[in-house]
Amino acid sequence: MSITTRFAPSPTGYLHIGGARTALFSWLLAKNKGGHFLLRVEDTDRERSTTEATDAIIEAMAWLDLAAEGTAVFQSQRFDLYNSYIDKLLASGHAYWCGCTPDEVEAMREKARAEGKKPKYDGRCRDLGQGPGAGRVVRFKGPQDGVTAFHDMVKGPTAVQNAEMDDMILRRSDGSPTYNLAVVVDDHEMGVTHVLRGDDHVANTPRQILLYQAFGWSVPEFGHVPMILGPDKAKLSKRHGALSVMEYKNMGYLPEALVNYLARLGWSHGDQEIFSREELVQLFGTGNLGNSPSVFDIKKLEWLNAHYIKEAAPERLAALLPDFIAAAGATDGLKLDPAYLASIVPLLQPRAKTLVEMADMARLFLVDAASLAYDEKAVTDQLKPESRALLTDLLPIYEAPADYADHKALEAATQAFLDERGLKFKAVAQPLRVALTGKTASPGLFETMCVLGKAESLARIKRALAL
RNA sequence: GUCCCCAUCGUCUAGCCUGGUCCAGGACGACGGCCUUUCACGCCGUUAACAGGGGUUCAAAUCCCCUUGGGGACGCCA
Repeated sequence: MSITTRFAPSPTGYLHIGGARTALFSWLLAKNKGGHFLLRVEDTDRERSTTEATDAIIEAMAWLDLAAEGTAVFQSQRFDLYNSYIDKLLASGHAYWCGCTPDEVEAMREKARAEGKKPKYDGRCRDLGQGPGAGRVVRFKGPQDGVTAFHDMVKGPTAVQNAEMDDMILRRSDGSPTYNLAVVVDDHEMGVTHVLRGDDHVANTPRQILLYQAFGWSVPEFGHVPMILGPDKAKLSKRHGALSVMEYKNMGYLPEALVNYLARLGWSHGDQEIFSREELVQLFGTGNLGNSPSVFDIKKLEWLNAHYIKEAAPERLAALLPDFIAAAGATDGLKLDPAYLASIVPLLQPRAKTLVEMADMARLFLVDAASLAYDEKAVTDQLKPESRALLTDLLPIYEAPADYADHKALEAATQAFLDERGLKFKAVAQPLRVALTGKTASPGLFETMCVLGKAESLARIKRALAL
């Protein structure tokens, strides 16, 4: 039997790390079973929901390659549907009209709290048999004793005393449906068989099960994933840094790195750390989900990102790079030809942890000799008279080849020159590096020369000698 | 306050269900070394945990109880 899962964010902000992980797990669960993954936008709160947020969430899911099937369901467009189901509950005696004002209900809660009890609505309108009216809401007539139990896919057997739950509101006084009602109606209508969601929804699950039972519908499987914490072990929030998935994109993380990281945060498969998308789909199961909260560790994400940067095709990275180069500064006069960028990338892949870093390192390749920035200290330390003399003598060696296609040949020629003079490689390495790159740290000398090309390399050495 | 959940290295986790193979394994980080033309990469090594206390048992990280600590939920938000 095929399964159906869904991701149901409320569009009140961007897709954050926690939501992305929930979406990923739901997507993975569906794909692992060859099932369906749907998207539902929970925008019943018209005050806080925005279309910008909806678009941003869909964009982020697309970036992570977690696209849902078909078109998204918007709860704001289904109020008639929800109301028709509320009417059914009213008709079957599972719901009733309540005229208590918010203030009155708050007073009941205060009273319960004062008595050391759980704050809840006291059910005084339950059996009044009231009809609709201004300011009235519809409440669920839940069982007042007994237990509602279910088997959580991640937490195992779970049970809640029905007395713990008060009669939740199904329909607000303005006629709009509330979360629990809408979720149950939609999950049923959409054919959702497996609900994987954040831990903060555990308390809603028994309420929703009660609704399924009142409707006479079959209850889906539920699973609650523990939350993601910040380094201080408090719920991950903005003060811990970036929360939005797209901020990670802007910080130069690759989507597969974020996906791999998120997958391993709360889920495991033995000792394996690196997972391709295919492996994730094949191996994922709720049985391997942990049941304690996990701390978000940017260092490990960085490590995974460095790994995926090393593995990525240079052309792909080269295509991504211009945006990061532009974000770092003016691009006037920079050499941004795709093929040229793709030739630089392999030198940077083992060195960059993010695309932001890569863009920064790439900069010295993008300018011409005349506008290359030379680090002052590097010049005074490395371009001393004897080094300059050496570089001057080396010039003819580098003039010789028709073009720079083979970095090994350049290296061999350099080595031969040094052997002849009885010098060590170290004698030229740093001076040459500073002459070519303006810095004391760079990719390999001869690889760099090959990427820069003969004319540019020579121009740089000459300019350095004239400094 | 009431109810619920959680608890292995600094962090992510394996092991726990089906006690012995665990003086607890892997990974990130940190530290040290090797490699080396710099910086990285890579490789090698070191560091570091069963929250505490009681049981049960020949034997407990694994089962039970209590304590402590952490988290969550209690809305005409989702």
